[in-house]
Amino acid sequence: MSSTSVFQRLSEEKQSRILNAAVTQFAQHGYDQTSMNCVVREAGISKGSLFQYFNSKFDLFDTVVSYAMRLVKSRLRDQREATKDQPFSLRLTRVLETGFHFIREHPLLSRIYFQMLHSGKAPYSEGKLSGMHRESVGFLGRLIKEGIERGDLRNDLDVDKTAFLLNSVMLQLLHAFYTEHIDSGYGLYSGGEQDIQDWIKTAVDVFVNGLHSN
Amino acid sequence: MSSTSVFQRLSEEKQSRILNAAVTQFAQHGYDQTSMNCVVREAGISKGSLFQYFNSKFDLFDTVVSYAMRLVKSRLRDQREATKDQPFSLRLTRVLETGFHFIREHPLLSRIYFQMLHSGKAPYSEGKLSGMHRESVGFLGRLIKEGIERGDLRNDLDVDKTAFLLNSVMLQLLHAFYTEHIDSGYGLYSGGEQDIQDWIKTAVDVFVNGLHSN
DNA sequence: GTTCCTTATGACCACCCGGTCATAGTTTTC
DNA sequence: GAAAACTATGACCGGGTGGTCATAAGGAAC
Repeated sequence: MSSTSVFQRLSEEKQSRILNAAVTQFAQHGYDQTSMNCVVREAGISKGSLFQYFNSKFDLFDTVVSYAMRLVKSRLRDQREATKDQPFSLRLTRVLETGFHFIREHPLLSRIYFQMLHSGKAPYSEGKLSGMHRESVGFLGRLIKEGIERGDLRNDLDVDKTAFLLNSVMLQLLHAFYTEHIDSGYGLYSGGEQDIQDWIKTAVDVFVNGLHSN
Repeated sequence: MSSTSVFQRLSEEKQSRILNAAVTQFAQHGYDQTSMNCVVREAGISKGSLFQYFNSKFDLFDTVVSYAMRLVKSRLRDQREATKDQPFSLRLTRVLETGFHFIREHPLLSRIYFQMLHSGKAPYSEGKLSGMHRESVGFLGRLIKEGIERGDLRNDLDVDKTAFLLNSVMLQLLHAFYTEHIDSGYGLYSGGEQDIQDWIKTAVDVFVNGLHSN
């Protein structure tokens, strides 16, 4: 039997109790500092059981992350489809909105995602992290490419580099939205709907129109 | 006698041997995963001695970080002075260059700095991390403000928000320069002088001129 | 040479970790 | 209801942690 089949045979309620405990701990303490003992305590099961469901700490973490990734990807895909024929600036606005809303709905999963991207390589390999980052940049790259083809955007843009820059800003805005010290008082952290809209408007405006006068 | 005075009375050579060992370990493994036992082994001293020089693991880390911060701050201050009367786009170019060069000269210190900014709050408090971030954004904010006053930049810009956006991109570019998985194959990681110049040119162009056509 | 002060040392402490396994309990099968 | 298969449990393991402390070594003063 595979490593998770015992787990999958559990009742829905017990599965989500365990997963929620893991998500909470990983989000709160990070991978390294999360203790399997704490997960076990919070989930209300015994240590032996947890290691029957998951081969290792990493296995548990990977399960959680895979779930989160599936969620966010499907959300963005829907997003892109829904705005297929809109101008670039609107599509970018919608992408940012989608990001903020996802974080508001799934703050713990988001926290885990950012921890992974940023905190060294643990526990994932460089290769896997690169892949995730490339997916993210690639998504924006396609938006830009389509914007150029439609004539919305300058045709002398380096698509890849520009997508990378856009992605940087997006990541940092989203990060600041739920991390107090990244926001540092600039009004994003736990901001209301209006704060978010203001930030999106500014970001899109700066990117589309640039900083130069006239 | 204060906690570090014993350390300061050591020979220059021994001091830097210990500091270098600490920097190497913290940069390589992060704060949590760095073991005082390893620092001691690498520095070639006994454990008891290390705890006579520094009260705790955090004390050692803080000493290292303070040193790094002093270095980077003075570098940027010099930078700003030297380009006081130049147009915004040139100043921004120079700031980015300074960043890249600092990282190339002090890769380990840079790694520690980014680890701190990104990886949760450990070991610093939110307050201290916020302060560091605000300093960084504030620096760019002053550049933007002077650019507006000089007529280089649009006068309808929200200085704080724009500085935040600029800082996001700068951080991510610098981060990608020495972190393979952030670069993900976009040509910055361990890039040569020409790659760096290309990226700076693109980033400054996108920010100053925007993405829109015409 | 003895006293005194500063520095160096590594065995040692309590604690916590991820992971195991013999045992006990529960459910299914016939 | 007995046998077999599956699931739950927590004491236990080896190992590593940050930090301590009794002891030893070195050097200056007289």
